[in-house]
Amino acid sequence: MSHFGRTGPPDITDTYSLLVLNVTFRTTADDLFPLFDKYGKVVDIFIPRDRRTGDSRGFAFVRYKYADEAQMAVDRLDGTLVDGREIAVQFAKYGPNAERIHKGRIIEKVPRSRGRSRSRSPRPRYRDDYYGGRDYRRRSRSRSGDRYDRDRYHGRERGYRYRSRSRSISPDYDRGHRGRGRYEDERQRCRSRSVESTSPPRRSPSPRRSVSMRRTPSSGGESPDRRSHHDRSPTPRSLSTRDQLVDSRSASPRNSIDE
DNA sequence: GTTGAGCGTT
Repeated sequence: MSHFGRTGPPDITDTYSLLVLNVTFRTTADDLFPLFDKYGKVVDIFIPRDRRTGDSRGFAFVRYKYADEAQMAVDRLDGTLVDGREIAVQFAKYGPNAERIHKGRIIEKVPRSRGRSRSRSPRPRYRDDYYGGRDYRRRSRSRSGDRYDRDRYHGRERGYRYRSRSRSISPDYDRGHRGRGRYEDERQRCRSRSVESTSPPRRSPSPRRSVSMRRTPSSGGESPDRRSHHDRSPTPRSLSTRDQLVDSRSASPRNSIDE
């Protein structure tokens, strides 16, 4: 029982999910299992990883069977140094699908509470003292997908430049206002997408783009010279495949001979 | 090879 998350979630009923943040990118479930298992019965450990690279995203989910154990692990492992990095252990708030989470407790759809007495009895909560006065950093509405954009668009440089306009600030200060640039960027992108959605049949006409298409006259020395030939057509989509194939065959021998 | 706020898979 070392490989978690290989066959998906085994059973997420009456389990307590713990979110482990700030873990190293190379930390695996096997590394966290012994740590968390020492404080209680760990049902499953899942570490979200990137679809492209497959690398860890920097956080993991640890499922406990009992709340007291989970709470204990949170209090004991939260802030501890793991693999040279301080990890933050806290109860998971957001569920993957239709899981109802209450204080990290995962309950299935509508328990049998309906059949029982409607009286709202104050169920025994777990020590709020632990996470009662502890106010974690406020997270933005956006939760996933920002990483991809940031890596792609290098929002970092953009942020620096933006701040430069105002005044020279220490790099540490940037940490606090880091989300602002990202939020604006995301919002704009969302709006842009919304516009496209508004006109499904209309394909964002960009005539200028076609003309702007790189003729690459100077790139005659490049190999994909024949491609530019058919590029001249405005809509060679359907014929593109066949045309290219035929052209390729035709050009293949010729190219060989040329060389 | 890098990064570092955040919330999850068959």
